[in-house]
Amino acid sequence: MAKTERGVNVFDVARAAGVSKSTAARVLAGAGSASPRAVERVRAAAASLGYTPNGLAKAMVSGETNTIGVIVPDISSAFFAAVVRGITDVARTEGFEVLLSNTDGHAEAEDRTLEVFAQKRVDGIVIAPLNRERSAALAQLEALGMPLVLLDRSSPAASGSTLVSLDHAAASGLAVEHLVKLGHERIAVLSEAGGRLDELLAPDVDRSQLPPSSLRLLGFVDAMAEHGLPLDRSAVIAAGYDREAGRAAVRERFARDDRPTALYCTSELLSSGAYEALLDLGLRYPEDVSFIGFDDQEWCTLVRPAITVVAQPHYDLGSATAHRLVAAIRGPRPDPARIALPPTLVVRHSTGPARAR
Amino acid sequence: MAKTERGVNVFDVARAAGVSKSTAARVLAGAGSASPRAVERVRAAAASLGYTPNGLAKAMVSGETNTIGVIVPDISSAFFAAVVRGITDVARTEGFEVLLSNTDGHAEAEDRTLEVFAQKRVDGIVIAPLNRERSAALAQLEALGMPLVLLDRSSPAASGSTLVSLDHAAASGLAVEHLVKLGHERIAVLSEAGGRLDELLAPDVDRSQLPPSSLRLLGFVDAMAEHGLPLDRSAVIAAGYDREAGRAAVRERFARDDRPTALYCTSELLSSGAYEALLDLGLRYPEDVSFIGFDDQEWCTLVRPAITVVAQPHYDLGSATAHRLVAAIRGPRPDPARIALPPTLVVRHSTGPARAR
DNA sequence: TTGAAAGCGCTAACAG
DNA sequence: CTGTTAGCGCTTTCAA
Repeated sequence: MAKTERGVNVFDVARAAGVSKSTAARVLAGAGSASPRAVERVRAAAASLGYTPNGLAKAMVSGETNTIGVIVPDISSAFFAAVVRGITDVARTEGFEVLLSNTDGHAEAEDRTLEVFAQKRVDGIVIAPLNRERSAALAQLEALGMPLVLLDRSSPAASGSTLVSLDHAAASGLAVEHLVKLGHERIAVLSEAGGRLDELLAPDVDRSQLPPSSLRLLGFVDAMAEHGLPLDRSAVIAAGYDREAGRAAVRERFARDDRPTALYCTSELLSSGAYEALLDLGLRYPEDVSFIGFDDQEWCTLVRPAITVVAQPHYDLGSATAHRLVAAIRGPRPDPARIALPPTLVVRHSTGPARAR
Repeated sequence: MAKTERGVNVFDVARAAGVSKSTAARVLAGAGSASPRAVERVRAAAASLGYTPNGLAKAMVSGETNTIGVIVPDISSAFFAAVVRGITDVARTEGFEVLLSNTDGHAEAEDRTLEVFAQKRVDGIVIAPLNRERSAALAQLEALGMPLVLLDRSSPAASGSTLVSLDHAAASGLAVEHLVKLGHERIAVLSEAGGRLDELLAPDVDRSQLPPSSLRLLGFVDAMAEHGLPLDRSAVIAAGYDREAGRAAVRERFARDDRPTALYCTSELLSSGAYEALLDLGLRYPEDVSFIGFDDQEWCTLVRPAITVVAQPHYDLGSATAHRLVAAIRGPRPDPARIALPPTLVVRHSTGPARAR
């Protein structure tokens, strides 16, 4: 409220009702006992005075703000917008409000937000953390006992907290399986992590600390192996993290003569870029190339033929995250867990049988 | 913070630094004077103890929470996701955090949120209000002096607050002008308000209280008149508020023989539905019908031919709203204003010259 | 420059 | 059942 007016408080209500402050407080809080008459008078006084309890004062004594903080890279991305919706919905039914913050991938913004949330005494935090080695702010918060749930990606700084994410590897498994069943053997992957394939394949990598893009790529590699298919390095296409980069990379690769018969894209942005490349090249799908996009975006249902995609359970990701956080806030500190939600394959018309070239 | 640990407070810091509570408070707040030596000791103590100021206590005495509340129908819609991004960005640079809430069109949820935000003592509220006659909660908040800014649509309950919205009428003007220049005369509109055209055309309607859908439709009607074109009632297509409704309505209308040569859609959802209808009907665009979508969505750039659209300045809508709110919070109560941001016409390839039939 | 003390609005004992 | 009394952690006079 603006600091203009003083606002009416319990004492004002008590006076108007002709009872003591504590009696008024008791009926207002609905706790403790009070005579029917007192209850009625206090209620009436509160109503006529337009009393609005001061949550700050309440929070100060109870130690609970009934607020959770949510930190994402960018709420305007379709993915996070949907996930946050899931979070806010369960937060509401569980009695929490949500404080939202975007980091845009800036460590500084993430740290600052963590600090502000701590000062605001949120009851818990959901964070889609930046991918970095050290995050003192995050580690400290966890050490202090702040309930935390990691969203979509892990963080070495919060290894004691639960991670809720998509089963990234399974997503790639679904795509590969589908293509293999259609008879494809020369399958290309478009991945942001494409350029780091060798590092990722090193024997000592700890997969639990890898970002989504890497996990999806490794999932692809594993799936190919499971199906007994050779990994053609020229079929793993590396691209930066945006639509234009995906477009350029695919255009370059698919313009060559030894073009693969199928393409699987490992992220939403890369999918649309790759699709544009197909258009640029005048390649027909599924005839010339079978195409699998990542994430069921609106455009996938509007282009013709419609696009086959690996869909993520956005909303569920959010609700599972929030449920987990609420449990952590209410109960004793839970053991860290890794909850990986299953992706779904939505078969439409951009994938078809492999044909002899 | 979890109510587990007591947390260190100013007093703890003061003791560790060997000064009084008020001296410590002064240096921590950076206000008032203190000897260099005291400053140093307090700072050191705070750092080593891991002191995190309690924002609740601070807010209680200052009366400012540095938090604003944002209430939208659905954060997972591309429109609001982008607008909220704009809001959070300026909120951050101005030193505010944002509390987010979805109403899903439920009055009950809106009222409840307003109440909770008031209890949490947010400094101001941005609300995309529900379209209803009375909203006691909103009216009361405004009367109490809560800084308020209406987003995208007006509310009779908050007539004293500023409204920041798209210039809905101008959006339709842009579309009509473009089509007229291409020689179209038989232009169809797809509108959620289509069924209420007569009411809207009544002489006594107060346009300032109309929802976006109605304003866009009236903007279309006015623009047609300005260009001296007759309003063909069979060319105003009414549809419910979702993609499927738009699809069905357009399919029905464009299957008839007297089909218009152009179609202008007045909302994002209706646009994709209408587009599907064109596909269903096997109509080619722009040859068979020129098509203008509302809101520059991703699919509009991925289908071929790409879609000409009336684009809304999502982000700017958000940032303008937030700036306005911050001004209202900081300064004296500003006069209510109506800020209508201009739409833009993005010409692509779904519109072409009208041809004789 | 520094300390003591009085609240901000509410909850939670603890006596009557 | 009801009133009195302490705080929660911080800012802010007001003296010293």
